[in-house]
Parts: sequence; structure tokens; C-alpha cells
Amino acid sequence: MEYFSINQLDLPQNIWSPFARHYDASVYESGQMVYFQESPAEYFYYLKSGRVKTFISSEDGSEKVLTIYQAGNLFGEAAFFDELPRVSSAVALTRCEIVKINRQMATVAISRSPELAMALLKYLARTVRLLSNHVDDMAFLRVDQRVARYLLSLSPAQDGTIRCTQEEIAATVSANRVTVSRILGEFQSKGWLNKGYRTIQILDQTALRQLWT
Amino acid sequence: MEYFSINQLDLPQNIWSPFARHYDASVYESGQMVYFQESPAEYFYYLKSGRVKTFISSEDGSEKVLTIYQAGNLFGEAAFFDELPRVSSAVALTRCEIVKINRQMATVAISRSPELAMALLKYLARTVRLLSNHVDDMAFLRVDQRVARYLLSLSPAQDGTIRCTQEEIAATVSANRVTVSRILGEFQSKGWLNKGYRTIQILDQTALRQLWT
DNA sequence: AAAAGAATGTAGCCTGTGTTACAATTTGGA
DNA sequence: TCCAAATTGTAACACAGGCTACATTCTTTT
Repeated sequence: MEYFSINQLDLPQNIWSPFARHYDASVYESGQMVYFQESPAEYFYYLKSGRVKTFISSEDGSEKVLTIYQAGNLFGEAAFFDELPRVSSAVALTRCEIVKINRQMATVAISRSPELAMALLKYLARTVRLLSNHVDDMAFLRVDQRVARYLLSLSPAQDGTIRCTQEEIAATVSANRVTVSRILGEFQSKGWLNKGYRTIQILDQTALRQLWT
Repeated sequence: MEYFSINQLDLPQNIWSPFARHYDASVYESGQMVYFQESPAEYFYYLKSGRVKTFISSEDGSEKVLTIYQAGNLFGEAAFFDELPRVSSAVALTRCEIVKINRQMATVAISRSPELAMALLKYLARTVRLLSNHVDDMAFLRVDQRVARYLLSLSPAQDGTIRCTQEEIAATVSANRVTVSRILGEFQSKGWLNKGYRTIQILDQTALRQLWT
């Protein structure tokens, strides 16, 4: 399972160049909404720079973060191609440059470039695979195993350090923040990692991996 | 959540006609393997007639059924476009006519027909949406709620009867057979349905629906 | 530097669901 | 028609993990 890498699919940069080159990027200020839940999906988006968060708001006012996108990611494409309303909202977390591709632009670009069509198909197919893995993990793994897999799926700095909050981990593996805290405590007491404020330092990748194999 | 309808995406029949028309269908006898887990995905498939099952075999010999495809369905496309090995195997459940599309054929067809490319994108995007819903359900719903949703997602006969085993239900909603039995018992005692051998008769759709709304 | 906010640590409680085990029932072949 | 296989019913038990509550620690803002 590679949870977050759903977005980090690296396709040759020039594949997206039709979007990046021919079309102007819009600038979104931090906090500005890109699209709203329930609205029709008129565009999909190429994130040239900045960070964007997608989330689902519930009637009770709570908010569930789905993904945080980085520069170079594509987002909002599922609802666009499915031609159904958005299931989530998107908001700029920082100042962003975003290329908006509407239906006509997409059609033209795909007609002109079969490679682009193939790249998009590959992108969606990858997402399908990752989601399938996610479903399996949810069905068959305990929370501690999911946490371990998630930690290992993140690319740590050279000293094994990862920057993330426990809240983020909990949301990603669909578990409770308190449970994650407990589990990280156990991992630390076993010498597998060190916890810090907003950081985790992996000490024993092998031990973590053996948790589910 | 619409579990099994992942496959029953109905796109205009003529969208697939390039495959159905220009290319010969292979005939697979009942029990014949279409592709194997771990093998490279050289083709994707259009099922002209018959039924095909995909499944995952584990080291311990157990087998997990993923999906059963009907005539008119496309299958095996995720690994194909993702260009990664199969995660499942596929076997013909009946005599089947299957059109096999290889990489070159796909490229040519997509180049010639942007509509086909868009249809495939829509197909994959729909799959992404359904899988996302599935993940959410797994994360946020109890087993009784998932069972209720699954039962309602099946199209019953005119008298409200559904043909399925509790084992199948359990596998689909990722739960235990015994738990499903218990839950169906509760539903029956509340007068929401009648259990039978390999059949369930829905009596009160509204009550079942209100379980999670 | 102080105050406010964000993130984390910990404890106790409780219920949903997996597990094991075995009996009872239905069905489909021989 | 009879027997093996498949399916279902039920009970007792165990525990993973959700939830609430509150204290503590680290950061950011003013």
C-alpha cells in the first residue's frame, strides 16, 4: 500500500506540457477554494506550484481530509471524466499556480495526442490499483500494521525522519488519533522509531516490515 | 456503495464496437484461464458473451473472488494501462467469447477515436469513484450497515427475492460469515427481510436504508 | 514574554466483530 | 433414495480499537 503516492505518480514531465505550455495558469491565494463538493466537475486541474487539499464536509460540520496535492500533481480528474458531481471540495493551502482544463480543451488535447490519452489512462489505472490495495488493507490488516505500512511508504529524510502529525496518520489509515498515539508508543518502546513533535524517526525498517509479512 | 456494479458500467454499446467489430473474439471453454496472477498484462479484454471470474490466490491455498463479469463488460484494463503485473487471475465460468486487445491495437484504436479514449477514461474514473466509496464505507460503516447497503444494491426479483449465500455477502462487505448470519437474523426478527437457503427476500427497503442515513 | 492554539500522552470504559466449535438443515449427485 | 457436501444457526469468548476526558508539551502569534 502506498497511500499518498496516489498523487505522486511520476509521468514524464513533457506529457503534461500541453497543459503547462499552451494554457495559462490561474493563481489561487492561500485559503481560496478551487472547487466545491456537489458542484458539477467542469474542469480538471494541473497543479504547477503550491499545495492543494481536498476534503469532505459533513452535515455535522466535521471535515475529512482526503489528500494533499503537491506541485506537479494532477487532481480533480476522477469526477471530471466520470461526469458526475464533485464528492469533495478543494482549497489552496498556499499560493498556487493551477492550470484549469475544461471539457473542450481536454477533448482537443486528447485528439491531438494519443500519448496524453495513454498517460491519463495510466494515471487513472494506477489510482485504481492503489485504491484496490487500500481496500484490501482495510479489510485484512490491523491498525498497527496499517500504520507501519504507511510510515514505510513515506520517503524519509536521510536520517530516517518523517514530518507528519498523528492526526494525518490516523486519517490516512482510517483510524483513531488516540489509537495511533498508542501504537506509536508501542513502536517506540520496542526501539523501532522515535517520536517527536510533528516528526517520527524510523530506526528499524525491517521490524516494521515484519509486522505484516 | 454499489459494490458489484463496478463492472456494470453501461456505456453506449457502439463505443466498444471498434473492438467488437474489427477484432476477432477468442473462444474460451468453461474453466479455461484467461490470465494469471503475477503475469505481465499484455492485453485487456472485452467480454462478448459468457461469464468470467477474477480471483486472488494466496500462498495458503485460499482463494478470494474479486468480481464476476457479464457479457458486455470490459475487464483486465487496470493492470494493462498501469503496465504492471496482474494482481489477480481470471477464469472463464462458462463458454466465453472474448476480444483480446493488445498494446498496439489499443494505441491505434485510441489514436483513431478520441471518443473511445474518453469512454475508457470515463470507465476508469467510474471505477475510481466506486472504489473510493467502498473505502469510505469500510472506514465509517458498521457491518450491519454495509450488509444493508449491499442487499439494496442488488436488483431483486419482482417479489423482492435475492439469490446469494451468506458467504458471498460476507466476502463482499469484508466481514465474517458468522457476523453476517447474526445480522441477517436481527434483520429478520425486525421484519425487514426473510432468510432462506441461498435466498433473501427483502420486505422493508425503507427500514434498511434508514440504517445509515 | 505571554497568551492562544496545535499536537501529543494517557487512562478508563465499552461495544462491535472476529474466532472457534458444533449442530442442524438443505441440496445435488451417485 | 441415500450420502456427502454445502450452507446456515447459535453460543461463548476474546480483544482490537473507538470514544470521552483531561493534562501536558510544543509552536505560533501578538
